[in-house]
Amino acid sequence: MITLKDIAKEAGVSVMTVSRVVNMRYSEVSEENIEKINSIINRLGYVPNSSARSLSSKSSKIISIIIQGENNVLETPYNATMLGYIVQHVQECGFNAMVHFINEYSDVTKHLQSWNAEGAIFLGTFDKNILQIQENNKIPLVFTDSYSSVRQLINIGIDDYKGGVLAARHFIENGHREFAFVTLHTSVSQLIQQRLRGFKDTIENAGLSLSEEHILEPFQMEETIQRLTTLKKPVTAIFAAADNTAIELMDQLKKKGYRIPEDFSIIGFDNLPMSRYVSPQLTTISQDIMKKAHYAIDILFQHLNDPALPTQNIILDVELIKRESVLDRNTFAK
Amino acid sequence: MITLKDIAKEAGVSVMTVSRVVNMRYSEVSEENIEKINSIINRLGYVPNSSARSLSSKSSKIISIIIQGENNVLETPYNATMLGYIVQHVQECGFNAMVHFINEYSDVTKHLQSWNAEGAIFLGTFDKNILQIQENNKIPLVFTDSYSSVRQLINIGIDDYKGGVLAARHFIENGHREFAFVTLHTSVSQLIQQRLRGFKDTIENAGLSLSEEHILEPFQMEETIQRLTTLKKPVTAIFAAADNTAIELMDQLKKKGYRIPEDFSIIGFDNLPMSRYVSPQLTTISQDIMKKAHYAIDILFQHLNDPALPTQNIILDVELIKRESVLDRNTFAK
DNA sequence: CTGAAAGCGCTTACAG
DNA sequence: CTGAAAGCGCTTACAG
Repeated sequence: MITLKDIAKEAGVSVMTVSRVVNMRYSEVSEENIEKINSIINRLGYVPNSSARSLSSKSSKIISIIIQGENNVLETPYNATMLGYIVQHVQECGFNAMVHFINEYSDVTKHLQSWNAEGAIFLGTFDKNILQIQENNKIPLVFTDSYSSVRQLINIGIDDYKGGVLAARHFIENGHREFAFVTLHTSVSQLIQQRLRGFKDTIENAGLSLSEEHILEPFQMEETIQRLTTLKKPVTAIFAAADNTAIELMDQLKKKGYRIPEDFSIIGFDNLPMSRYVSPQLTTISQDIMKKAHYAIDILFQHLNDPALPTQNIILDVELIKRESVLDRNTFAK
Repeated sequence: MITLKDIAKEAGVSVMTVSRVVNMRYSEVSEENIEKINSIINRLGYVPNSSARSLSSKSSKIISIIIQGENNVLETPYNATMLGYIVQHVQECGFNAMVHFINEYSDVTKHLQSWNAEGAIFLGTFDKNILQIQENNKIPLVFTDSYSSVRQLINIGIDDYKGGVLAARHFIENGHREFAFVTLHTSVSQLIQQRLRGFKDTIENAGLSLSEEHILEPFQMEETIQRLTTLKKPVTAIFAAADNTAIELMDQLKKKGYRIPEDFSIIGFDNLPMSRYVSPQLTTISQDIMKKAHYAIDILFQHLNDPALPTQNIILDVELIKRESVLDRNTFAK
């Protein structure tokens, strides 16, 4: 391993002069030395030791990306896409991305402090522990999709409630009167609750109803199907809390011989690329994942540069993408 | 920040004794001190500083995961899934995962050396630079899907050639006689070439042929469609080098009014979860991504524990998954 | 079983 | 413009 000392000896100067050149503090070094030292650095392939730098300067250049969950969290396309944009952007800013999949709150602080991360971005639900995490880690912490009531909170979210509203409205406009809401058991978070609330409120404001037994969050998709197809009041319109769920639901309903959208109309959430390729193409609520990722990083760096900046909770808009999975019952034979 | 020194002072011992406890070298410390020190560590929430540890012990506990590409590399489900399994497994082994998206060879060494990574796993094509990378980084380096001729190489690959063979054989058995091969322009790698070769060889061994103009790797999917539908000898069987490509191809063909599999039969590669949900369900060549990821990590740690271990090139099997996107022309009206 | 000393590779803060 | 000294938080290697 080549060190500052090696370069210094070769150049006949002190390590400080080399350090200045490495850190491009050119105004503090003679042109002659800058040139000489840079050429030696290139010839020897010197790479600064980040650990040493981090230890002495208290600046690690590490951004931690903390994702809730442990198993296959990147099989969820939403997480994979977010992570992809974030890592890319972090690199472009000259920082390093360290990725942690985490279930237990205490691990968060451990990882952050262990590497002296300068900031962190959270994907998933950490609401219950946000205060403690903030308490223990005095660095910029950017949460996503949080519904925590903590006042001082940097968060990038989307208008989940409006997503539910848009879905309900679209169903109602198309003549649907009996609704269901489907989510995975594992994803019972505020985020999902908001989508449900927007959906339910809109239905009720229209003088219709979404009863408890039409809200399905069982362990197995099979159980969902079973219940969905045997409800006392048959349902025609299903709002799934995520495209993933919608697509699997659609697949299994089709396998049982049901037609989409004739027997069941479905709306998803996320507008994943995949939703365009299934058949029928999935009508869904879209969120701009790239924008969300970029905002997250940009705000993180703003706070890195100015710790006095007030926190901000940014809510991005959502949009209904009409495709083929919702039947218009107004024109359809009654 | 709490340091060893703080704990030592509180316990009335030297930092060495605390260090021994932190590193669980319990046989070297009195039971009384172990207990006292551990309770102080818990009370104060001490977290060891990994940079300091890395600097003094030359052991960083960092595994770098290097993914070729810069833009949206995790939008490719294969990459996302591999990365997910790898990060999870790395964590379970008590190491930290640092993720780098990289285009230029020189960045590899820079990142590896900068953080003193103890090992690295590569996703994507680095064949041209493997020798240089190995030369500059004397740590265990695990490549995936490499076709490099470097003899000393740790690699986990799959039998791409066989994948091509299986696809061709399936088409031929189902009465197809005119074939095409489709890949994205960006993915012209040995990996893809092997899939093509297996496909082409099998076709030719059956006394049929795959001419140059039936091998399509244009920039835009639209151009592919255009050429595919205007070939002098009309094609009925298309082998796409990846499920991604197959699914997009299928989508666009359907939009133009072609029927799958009646007008065009299609086979993909990877067996992504998505391939089950499209309509018709995609017949594809499957590879076991989880197994691949686990092998990669396991071999990495074996070499970490015993640097003298010989390198190994592990090739996993592939399998044809028959679904609905291939028409049996033997029974179909001729 | 315990600890004092030296050092990992760098930067900060200061003196000149 | 340059450099000697001290220190970041830990571990290694040694002495007792």
